[in-house]
Amino acid sequence: MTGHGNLRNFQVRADSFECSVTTDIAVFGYVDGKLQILLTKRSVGDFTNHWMLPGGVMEADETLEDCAHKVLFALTGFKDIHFEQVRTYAQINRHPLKRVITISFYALVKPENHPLHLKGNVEEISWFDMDEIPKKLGFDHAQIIQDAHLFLKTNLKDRLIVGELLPQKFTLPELQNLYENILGLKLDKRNFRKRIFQMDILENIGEKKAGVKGGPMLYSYKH
Amino acid sequence: MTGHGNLRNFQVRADSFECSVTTDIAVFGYVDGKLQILLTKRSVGDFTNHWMLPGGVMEADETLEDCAHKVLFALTGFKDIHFEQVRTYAQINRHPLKRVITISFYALVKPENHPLHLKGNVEEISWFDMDEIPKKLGFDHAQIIQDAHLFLKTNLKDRLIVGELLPQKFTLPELQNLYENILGLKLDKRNFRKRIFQMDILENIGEKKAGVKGGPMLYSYKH
DNA sequence: CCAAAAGTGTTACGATTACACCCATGT
DNA sequence: ACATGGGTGTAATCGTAACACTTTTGG
Repeated sequence: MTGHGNLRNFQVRADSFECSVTTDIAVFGYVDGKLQILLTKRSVGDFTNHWMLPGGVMEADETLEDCAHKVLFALTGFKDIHFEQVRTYAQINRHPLKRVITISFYALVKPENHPLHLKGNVEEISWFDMDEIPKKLGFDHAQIIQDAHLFLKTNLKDRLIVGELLPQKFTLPELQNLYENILGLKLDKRNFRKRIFQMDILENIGEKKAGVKGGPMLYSYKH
Repeated sequence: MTGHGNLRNFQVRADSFECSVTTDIAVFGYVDGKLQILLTKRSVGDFTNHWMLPGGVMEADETLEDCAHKVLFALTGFKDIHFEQVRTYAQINRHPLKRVITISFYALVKPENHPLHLKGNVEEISWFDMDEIPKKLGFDHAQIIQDAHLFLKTNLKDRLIVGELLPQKFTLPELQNLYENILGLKLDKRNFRKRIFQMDILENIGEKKAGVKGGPMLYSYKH
């Protein structure tokens, strides 16, 4: 039991099997009262005719989070985005070129903070309403999006992770509409406000938003 | 923007960086009314003087789940265990030999179904009470255990994922004790029974367990 | 027969839901 | 002025938590 002859012992060795690692990022946005997801088409590589999530390979000196930041910046110019790890995908033939495992992340951004322009090998980039996602995506990205959206909905129940989806000053109807979009259902106005106020995370700015009937109050996050 | 000169485009290429992938499995057991975790010491490799989770490298033709099954069987003899993916760890220097990323899983087993014997390069193997885990574990396994335990507790709230931690026929006090151990708190007897009966997953065997005061009824899972 | 554990219902409380009217603003 | 959307409170319901005594069995 000790030593040689025992080549297959599952320990990591210098010559252990290796494969490439990528991160894919499901960036959710919120525009015109609709939850959206950011997709790209690439000019090179696999699935060139398919919309897909931004993603790319991890290098030797990067953590997964580093990689996600790097990739997202390179493909979209987005910076300083908060990510959360969702799940790891490792089906054997999920990538046509070679064995690749992918760790998915999700992020929430406000699209108007991040104008889209073509960078790197991105040929097209666009926001898609969640109910208008193209049928055929590259790789297993349809699955990854579905998992990330479920993760997002689950997390929204107790925490408030609205990232930067709203302007610094926003109204309660705007916030409620965002919740309704992420969760995919209608909420009662009064009950929603009760829940939010209980959390004690909003600050009443003391101003009213102009240009909107009813004169809604503006709020911001505390501190 | 098209073509060469653009070597760093984050697409997967034949020569993309690669690293080894391992799975680590947090196997929880339940014995003598205590929640436990299975740890091993290895005779070869890194951290040979440290207790650690069973784990090992993924090969080219294996999914993560395949790998977890293979590794657990090789190191412990456990077969046909149900796993759930928990999280992926990819800190750069988490493995002393080389860059390794690890996907963790958890499983629940009944230790008496799985007698421990030394297999593979396992030098020692033992169950540890959750509050008696050695301080210094190999790699980042303390973190992995903590995350897996939290995951387990969270999942227990709505679902019933007791795996095979109890005998086929068990009493409600036994089930309650298991819950209390996983969650780390005391539960009210009557409220617990209400919740369990509402789930409608237990079948009253119609026998009483002998050798126990009070003559508790035996139950099994439906179908 | 005594000690120890099993079994069993009801009440109180808090959280969630349902629901309707008046007020402020833009046009 | 009027149409549109914003703002507000209360009652009913449901789920959860608190609680004590009787029954069964082993020793």
